[in-house]
Amino acid sequence: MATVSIKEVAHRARVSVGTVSNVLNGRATVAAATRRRVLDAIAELGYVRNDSARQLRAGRSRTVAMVALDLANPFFTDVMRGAEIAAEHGGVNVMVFNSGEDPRRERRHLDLLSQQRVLGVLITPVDETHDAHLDGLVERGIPVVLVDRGSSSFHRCSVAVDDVLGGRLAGDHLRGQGHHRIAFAGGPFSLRQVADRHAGLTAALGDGPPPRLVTTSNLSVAAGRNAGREIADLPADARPTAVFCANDLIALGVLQEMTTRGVRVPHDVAIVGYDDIEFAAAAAVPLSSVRQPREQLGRAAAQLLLEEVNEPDTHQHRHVVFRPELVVRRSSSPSTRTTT
Amino acid sequence: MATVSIKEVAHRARVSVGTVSNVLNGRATVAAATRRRVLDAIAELGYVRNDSARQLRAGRSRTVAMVALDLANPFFTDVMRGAEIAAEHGGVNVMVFNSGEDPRRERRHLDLLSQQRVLGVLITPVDETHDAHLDGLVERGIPVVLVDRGSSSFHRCSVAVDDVLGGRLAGDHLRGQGHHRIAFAGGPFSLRQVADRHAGLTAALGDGPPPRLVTTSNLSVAAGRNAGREIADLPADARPTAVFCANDLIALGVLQEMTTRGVRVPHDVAIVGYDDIEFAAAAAVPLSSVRQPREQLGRAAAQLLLEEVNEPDTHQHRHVVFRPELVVRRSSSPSTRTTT
DNA sequence: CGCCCGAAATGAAACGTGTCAACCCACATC
DNA sequence: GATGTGGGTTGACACGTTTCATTTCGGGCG
Repeated sequence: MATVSIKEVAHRARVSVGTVSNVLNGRATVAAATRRRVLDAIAELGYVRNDSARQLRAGRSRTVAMVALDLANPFFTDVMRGAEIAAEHGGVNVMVFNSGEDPRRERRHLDLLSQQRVLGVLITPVDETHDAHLDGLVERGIPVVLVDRGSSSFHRCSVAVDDVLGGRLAGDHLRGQGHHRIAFAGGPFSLRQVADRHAGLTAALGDGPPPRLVTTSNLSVAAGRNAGREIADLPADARPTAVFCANDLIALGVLQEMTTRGVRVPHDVAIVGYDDIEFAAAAAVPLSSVRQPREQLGRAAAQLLLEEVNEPDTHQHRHVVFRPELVVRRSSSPSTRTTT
Repeated sequence: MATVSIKEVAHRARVSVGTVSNVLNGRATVAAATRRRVLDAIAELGYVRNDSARQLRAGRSRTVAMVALDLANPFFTDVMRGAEIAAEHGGVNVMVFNSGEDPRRERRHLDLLSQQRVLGVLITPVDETHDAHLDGLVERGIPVVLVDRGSSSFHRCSVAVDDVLGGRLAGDHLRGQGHHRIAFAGGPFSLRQVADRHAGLTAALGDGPPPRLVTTSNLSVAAGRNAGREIADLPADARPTAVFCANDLIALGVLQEMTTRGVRVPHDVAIVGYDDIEFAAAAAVPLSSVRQPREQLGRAAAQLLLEEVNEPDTHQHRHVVFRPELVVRRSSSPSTRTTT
């Protein structure tokens, strides 16, 4: 109840508040005996520093914030873990906020963060195009790093994965397995990720027939089931022999619907997903998937942010792009044994 | 760059700082014309309130923290969503921290939170028994609500689910399906959840043979695969005809291993999981599972916290226990069609 | 003995708010 | 004209730190 301040510590240790502060901040100018007295007093009183007062004085916090698009998607929790590791390494704390794809929630969080004068913000924004709020932060001296978004802006750093390449990897693989009728399942195409992955697939197919499009309204498992139903209902001779999904959640839905309807995977239809979340390898038919370096993504984002925080003057904004990697499992390769 | 304070706003609007503060806090005593001038000045200068100063003055933050055990587990993100909804409703912000089952990380987060004088803490602690740090928070006037932990302590509220009942539901169901040789897969038993679920199953089996134990070292998919291998390798006449898993992740691992080894689910072996995470319904053989009211859990926790925050004097600590519910899908019932 | 030096400790100022008693002033009342 | 009245506004203080110029003090040196 009784909140104890530095003043009471000073009184109990029979020193001035300045000295207590010096002890707390590890300055050299305090004698060993005095330091001892102060530390004892702190322990006896159960004193805890008041962060608000520190921040007020310092003008800035020691914490960065991460605003995630959807923490229910395992992809983002992995990115988060990477960011936490890097931030921890740099001696700053991370607090996480979840926008849940709701622009108003995102807006509320950002307002709070600028009031808190956080050190910086990692964000996967809900709406990629309309980011006036982010510019507002930057104007107030709060660096922003975009995560999993190619940045159109030069006001900030960004980290992303080359999704066109990812689509191409999937396409090359499926062609190499002898597939010609290939479908793409995913949506909406307003998401850059979806459009890029589709473009990569199309490019890989070259002068062959373009992929059949099975559009979904979002990237959930339920949407994948709908897509799977649509595909399974096609007459066998028109049905694609392979499906590349914009996302592992979609792929899981497609897979489930195939199994339910007696379409064998990979014998009748091969499936390749995207993200390589943990549940991809754990599916009843282990899922081939284009792996994104999720933790590395988060780590790189946090490092860019720290760099900008520590050297605001010399800092040059950068846009880091990672290369994805195809992981082949049984869903697209009959001969493959389970490998995890 | 130039951080603008309430003083400059006051100067520009030709009023005193007190008046600006009154406008900001919506007091009635300020004339319409004056309010207008102040608001204009705020807009022109791009003024943003300094939260540190407000907190310092108020002595307390307007934010609660949630410290999750493992955000990579979909269970916790669902709980989080529930808590966010309730907190939002009560007009407080939520920030999320992830301990990742690391006691040191948890400790660091809690230290930070007490320095920040947060309004309250929702936490699923790493170690249920050793919670001196939590008592420390409570002593400093920061209410703590335990999530998904039956509380042994009377110093705080808690919300949990009746896991013994959950185990019993699963056991009754499997017996009703005519199973007699039933196994329990999960561990470690030091987790109350695991022990309770096992106890419920055992109780449901009554005077029949007790469940065969397949112990795992943790609750991940990989651990489930090991358990599944162990079960599949048993001679068919000794093999259990049903497996109740401590967790959906375990269940997914068991399921995968069964399918790989040609053991048909549910024909040869029935499976029931626990939690009913989204991926349970999406498994290639949709998984029966004991559903916990995850969002409701989070909501209740946040409500208890708000109650304690708003009425510290009259507040009585409570321990809310929810009833789980069995969701039957194909993995334990051959006749069931997929229902989501 | 006087002087100076450096190490150690001090105390006041400042950070940006919210609060609240005091004040101002126009107007109504007697 | 003196006295209220009450809506609007003010200004000083307090919150808990950190910082830094200043003070104190013991002792070495000339």
